[in-house]
Amino acid sequence: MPIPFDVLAEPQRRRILDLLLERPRLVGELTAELGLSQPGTSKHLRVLREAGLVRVRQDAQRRWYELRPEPLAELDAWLAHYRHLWSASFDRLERHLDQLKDDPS
Amino acid sequence: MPIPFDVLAEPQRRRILDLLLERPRLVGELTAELGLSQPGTSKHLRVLREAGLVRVRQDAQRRWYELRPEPLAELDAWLAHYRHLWSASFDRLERHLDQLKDDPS
DNA sequence: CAGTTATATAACCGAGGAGGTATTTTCGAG
DNA sequence: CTCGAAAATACCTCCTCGGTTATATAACTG
Repeated sequence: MPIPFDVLAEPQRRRILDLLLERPRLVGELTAELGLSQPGTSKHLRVLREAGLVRVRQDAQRRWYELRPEPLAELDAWLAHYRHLWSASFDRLERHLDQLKDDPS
Repeated sequence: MPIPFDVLAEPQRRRILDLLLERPRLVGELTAELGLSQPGTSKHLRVLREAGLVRVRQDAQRRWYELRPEPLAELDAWLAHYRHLWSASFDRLERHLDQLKDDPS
């Protein structure tokens, strides 16, 4: 699954992710918070779903949307190539990470 | 300066960043590598420049473009809100970071 | 100064995407 | 089995944006 840069480029979709970071929500709740039409919200949710950024749990007519962070983890991995440019302690940090992996005490 | 999600959403612009990660380049070099027209490349470079992702150093008629990682650092900070969702050792890692900041031995 | 190289800007075109309204589907309640 | 609630889909419009070609600007070269 490619990193969904284009999906994240849309401000309303990022607002949805922020809201879902707190807790799962129904389409109706998101619609109210975003100030969009219900179909507009559903369309964004479909895009997010197809990008793997959210998943749905059905409950009668209601759909609970919740976060799926995997694609964001991939974005994080992409950023890693650039991280040494601003993180002074990056190399030292990496060594610590490896250490933790070998000895997760 | 807001995080330039929309600027990063464009694949050719990400390729430019990847190329500039290796070393600064001239517009002509980038044009050749991307397989775009020269004006097309210049247009992407303008967008990257206005987003603060690259800066130019003039040298006679030539312009050397180089990376400016600050906006990517801001993206990294945004991602941090979500990082605990996939990084199991995230909290432990954070403690290590703080430790390093206090005692950069 | 004339010519050439390197890059930027202008003007245009076509595709895609975000938004809306109208409609359909799904499911529970009575 | 009808009604109402919740969400999805269809369809349309408008605007943005990436790409192109043509042209302008700037600076070195002889």
